[in-house]
Amino acid sequence: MKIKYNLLHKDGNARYGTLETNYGIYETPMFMPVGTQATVKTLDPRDIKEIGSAVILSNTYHLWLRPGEDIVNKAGGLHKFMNYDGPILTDCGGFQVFSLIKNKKKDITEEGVIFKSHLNGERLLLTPEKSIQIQNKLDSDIAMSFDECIPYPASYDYAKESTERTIRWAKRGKDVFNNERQSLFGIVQGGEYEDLRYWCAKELVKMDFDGYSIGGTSVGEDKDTMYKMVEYAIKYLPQDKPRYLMGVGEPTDLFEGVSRGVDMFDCVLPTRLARHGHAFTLDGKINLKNYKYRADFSPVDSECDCYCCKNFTKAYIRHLIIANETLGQKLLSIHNLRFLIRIMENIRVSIKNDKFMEYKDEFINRYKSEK
RNA sequence: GCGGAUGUGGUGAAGUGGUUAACACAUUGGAUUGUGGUUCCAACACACGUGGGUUCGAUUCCCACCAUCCGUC
Repeated sequence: MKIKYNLLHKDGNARYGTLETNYGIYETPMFMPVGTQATVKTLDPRDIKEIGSAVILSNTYHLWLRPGEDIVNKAGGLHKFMNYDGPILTDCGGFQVFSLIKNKKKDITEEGVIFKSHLNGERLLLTPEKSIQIQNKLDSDIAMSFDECIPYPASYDYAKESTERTIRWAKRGKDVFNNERQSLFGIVQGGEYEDLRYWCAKELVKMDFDGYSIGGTSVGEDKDTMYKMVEYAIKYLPQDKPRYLMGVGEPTDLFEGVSRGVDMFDCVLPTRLARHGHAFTLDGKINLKNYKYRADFSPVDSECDCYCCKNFTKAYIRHLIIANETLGQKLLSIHNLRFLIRIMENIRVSIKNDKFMEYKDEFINRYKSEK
């Protein structure tokens, strides 16, 4: 089935709703953990369920190169391959490919993008059609259109040229799309320019996607610019479809996104920070590697209900991280993901009670206070 | 006992007769936003075995001693 979004309540621009998927109905706004290579690094499906996660991400580019979409298809699709029975969204691979190109003018063509594999240096071409066909085979629940993530800063002329191409690519991808059980999202680009965001959103909406995402953010721009990009794009998106802000996941950004009408977020930050020894807490981010935690036998976050915080101490986690033991990475990944997912749970309750802005202010004031 | 080799920060390891003695690891702090899990940046360090000698000047050259390692009786 195609996913179905139900808008159930609004508090300002913040939206509370549900997302009906092949694998159950989930509430939004939601945070989606990233599992690029068909695994949320260090976690298994039981861990993912336990932290209250719904949708997880995987990546077209990585699975295309290894093990190859045909292998995954033969396994019975991504869910069976990785033994995950929740919804999966696949990113189109554009973001990864664009980080590998050498010469923007030469390697980005109307047909697609030429780049070198990070695995063996092989020259490859990824096109909008190819990206969609791979995703069709992976059989994720939500596929993403192939887009160009415009770097920041970008000139108006370049942003315009690139956005026009992204729109053409979206159409081409949609034309070859062929999987009844899968949904397809369009990606709004346009850089920091309001008219381009508007125009891109309008063109994509005409094509009638199952959902819309806002791309080209968190690429080095300052926060105010990022929030503006979101505002510019979201204004023109339909109320009855989900909005997904790609790559955004700092706790405060989740609040800023929700307050502007975003329903879905994903980010590598919680798991990457975890692997490097950092943890989210209500008082800000902490670095467990710091000397001062060597004999601190309190939990990472005493107000957290996750497996890590209920059973282990800072001193122990610090030891594991410094000793490069994978259990440390795993426990902090569990905590950081649970932290964001719990924020989203609280946000949903606050929206339903028309108290979102109060919760937002309370959270942000405290989070920043000890940073 | 005899012969040989080596002694440079917590560890490993460059190097020089002359202003602030590399570098790496470790340690400490920071970074990280549609993931290249082992990444990047920065800081720190009572370091030239001990005692003499040569020299304007010695970590560097010479002697003795000490320590460690190897070989040998």
